[in-house]
Amino acid sequence: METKKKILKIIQDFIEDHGYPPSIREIAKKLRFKSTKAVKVHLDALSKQGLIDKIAGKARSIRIKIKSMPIVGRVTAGLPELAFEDVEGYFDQTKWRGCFLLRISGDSMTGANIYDGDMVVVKPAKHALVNDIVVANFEGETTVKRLKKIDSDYVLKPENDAYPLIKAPFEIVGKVISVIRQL
Amino acid sequence: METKKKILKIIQDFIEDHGYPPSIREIAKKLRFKSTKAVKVHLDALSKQGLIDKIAGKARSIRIKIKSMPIVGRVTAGLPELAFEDVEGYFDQTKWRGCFLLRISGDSMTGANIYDGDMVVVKPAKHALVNDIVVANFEGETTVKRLKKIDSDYVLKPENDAYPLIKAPFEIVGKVISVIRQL
DNA sequence: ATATCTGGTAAACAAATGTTTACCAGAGGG
DNA sequence: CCCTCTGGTAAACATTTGTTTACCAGATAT
Repeated sequence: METKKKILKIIQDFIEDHGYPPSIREIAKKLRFKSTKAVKVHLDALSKQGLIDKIAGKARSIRIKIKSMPIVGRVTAGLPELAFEDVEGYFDQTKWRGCFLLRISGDSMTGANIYDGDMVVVKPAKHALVNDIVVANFEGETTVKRLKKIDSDYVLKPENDAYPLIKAPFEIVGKVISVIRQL
Repeated sequence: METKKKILKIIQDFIEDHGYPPSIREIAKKLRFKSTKAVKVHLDALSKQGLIDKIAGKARSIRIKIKSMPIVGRVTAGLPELAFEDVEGYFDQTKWRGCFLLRISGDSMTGANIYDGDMVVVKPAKHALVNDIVVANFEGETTVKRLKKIDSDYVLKPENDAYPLIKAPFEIVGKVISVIRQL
């Protein structure tokens, strides 16, 4: 593998392992280089290419731009590496900043393809728009429903005909922005 | 807010903003402290409490343990902050290391609650176990199916009766470990 | 009042880390 | 052969950053 690619991989792995970026000397060590100079040259090149961000003089200030998972539509297995044919973009976890995960129990939202045991990503909010799927507290219970408006009253609508509409007073806690299921 | 809480928040925000942890002096600056000593004392305390990890002497080596999203079963909105009543744990994104996201097109896996437009998290692998949901290449197409065995032959089974079993030769590209849907 | 504890300032110090300069050995091209 | 380019070594240097020591002002208890 080419040295620049190696360096990118070393940085990425280091960040995932340690939670902070490597120093130049640490990168050099992994490459079994005996001087830091060569690494710095590569780093400057990578920075100029825009593949990494780094702030001159600051310790451990390397940031990798494309750190997240690629989103693809097709993939071919040309071993030993796979090639991503249609990269739509990269997964942006920033959207989940400040969010929490709520474990779903029950089948009251199966109509929206949210099932028992799934997790939903919730962005805390006191208000939401009609037709948003929201997390609300109602009679001491935390529940996930779709927000609707009947006449001038807001109601919570399950996406399952076996469950009734909730008209009683409730308090919106957040808005569901994603669904995650672990297999 | 108490100083320790403030420091935790500063660290967390800084990491999210910059991609690497703050130095002690940067934390002190945000707190408008004129000396680094007080920050260090707090940091050592936080470390002893186990709320952060840091490696003595190393620059910018602070790591926050609970950096990821909490997984909860219930939540009460005692404003202005919400309280997580039943924290089951914290979302472990490590599992997704080395993975990529594949956009699902078609409805051949609706029986497994995977729908058109969903994304699946794929861990690259050339082999998988029976009953795993796998990503495979088959006649030039990338497809997601459940791996089955009939007699001594491996086959790909759609989770939708409208689609046929695939017995023709295929190549496994990876294993589906999670499903993500953005709303 | 006196003692003591807490949480900060001020400043020096030491280690880690980025940066720079000088050099060199091998690969290719003329 | 000689030149030059590439990509590395070696070593010094400068800055950032963590650590430590000395001190102090206000709150609180004796």
